Amino acid sequence: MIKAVKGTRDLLPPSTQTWNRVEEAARAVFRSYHYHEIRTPILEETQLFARGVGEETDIVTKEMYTFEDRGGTSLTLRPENTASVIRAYIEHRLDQRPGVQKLYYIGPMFRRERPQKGRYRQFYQIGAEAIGSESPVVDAEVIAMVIDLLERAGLEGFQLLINSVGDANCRPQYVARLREELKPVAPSLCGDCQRRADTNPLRVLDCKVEADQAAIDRLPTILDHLCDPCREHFEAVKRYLCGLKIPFAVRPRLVRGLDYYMRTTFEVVHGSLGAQNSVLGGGRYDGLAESLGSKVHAPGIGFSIGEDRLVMSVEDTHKPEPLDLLIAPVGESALRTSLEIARHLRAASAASVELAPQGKLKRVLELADKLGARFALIIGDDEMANARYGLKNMSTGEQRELSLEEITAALE
RNA sequence: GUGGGUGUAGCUCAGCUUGGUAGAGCGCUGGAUUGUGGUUCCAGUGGCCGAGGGUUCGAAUCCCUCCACCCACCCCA
Repeated sequence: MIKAVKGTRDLLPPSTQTWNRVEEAARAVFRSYHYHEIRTPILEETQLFARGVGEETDIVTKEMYTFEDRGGTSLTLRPENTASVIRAYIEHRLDQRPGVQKLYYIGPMFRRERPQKGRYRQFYQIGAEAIGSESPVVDAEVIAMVIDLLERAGLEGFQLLINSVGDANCRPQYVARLREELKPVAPSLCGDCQRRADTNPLRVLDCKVEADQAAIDRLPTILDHLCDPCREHFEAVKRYLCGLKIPFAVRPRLVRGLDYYMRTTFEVVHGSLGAQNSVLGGGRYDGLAESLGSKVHAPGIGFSIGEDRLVMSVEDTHKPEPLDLLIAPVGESALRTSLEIARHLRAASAASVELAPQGKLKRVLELADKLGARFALIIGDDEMANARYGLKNMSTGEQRELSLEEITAALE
């Protein structure tokens, strides 16, 4: 038997209703902030991610679906969408358009990781980018938007974490300092941390091993080493968020796994998601365009929501979408009329109408019950002769002989 | 890439310790006489017991190997 490939899955009804509800909520919020949709290809040249996301990141070194095209170019299934959006921004000279470019996207991403709860090889992201401004006001507004989105989607009990990771000016100095401070304590830390202390000191801050926490708490934090412009930027973002009454927690140890982030970074976490408790991540990436070869400066900030995780945590008990009307033709001769009436009613009302193509009346009414239909419409020889059809209310059992006009009215 | 757990009917699972070639509930199909559902009753459908090998007269059950899925590490959304 052929099955869905590892880490991918079929989204079936009624769960797809939740997905659609979440996406509709997202589009409504994006619309209210005047963001517009962008759709970029799922396939890009490998170079785009290597340079955009970072040559040394885990995503690029071991998680990408990369293959050689028949023409010989190396292509990659997108592991994230920000690099593509910036590529499109540069390629189509969106910097020439008026104002800050506000773009959103919804779609699948691909990373070849070991699947687990809330983590899939094909997963969906809902994200947005505001490109063309360095102002901290934009940071605050992007964060406000994502909070509105989560609430509109029905998520409760989440927590917003923010931090600043500095810029090309102050971060390297901080990392050097961190490396120094780690040297004496590293041997007493866990195995992972000993390795990270050398390869990627920032990640030590992310360590969850209980025994290491005391030592890690004594390490210098990035926030104490921000350069003046970065510190002012961060202070402004926090001020704006307070003004908006958006609760947040500063997490000086919050570091992101993609190289392009600078200054503001943020994350939203939610319990009951298992180990993958991060619903969304985002941040500012003022140097990304240049590292992709752009001559124009294109500072920006964005986020991406893990849609699979969001859906998982707002998913209520799936009830199938109820059916408004099931038509039950009695006898062969009623089939044609039923087909015509079904189409007429769909056009004349907003109701969902289904036609039972076969079965005894008893079975069809049983089906109506199982489908949760509000009404059943019985069409047989007598009904056709009188042009009045039996509309049965499935919850009360009451049945009346009505004309098509009366039926249409009853369905509203 | 590393660890742990689980694989028996469409779904949720029992049976495995103490080997005797398969069970429940739900679902699905049909019946309780003609064109009227929900409840009830009856019947039916349905499984190469994840795959392969070994031990044995005999394996879902014991042993070995492999595979798949889930969870966790790592990393991230």
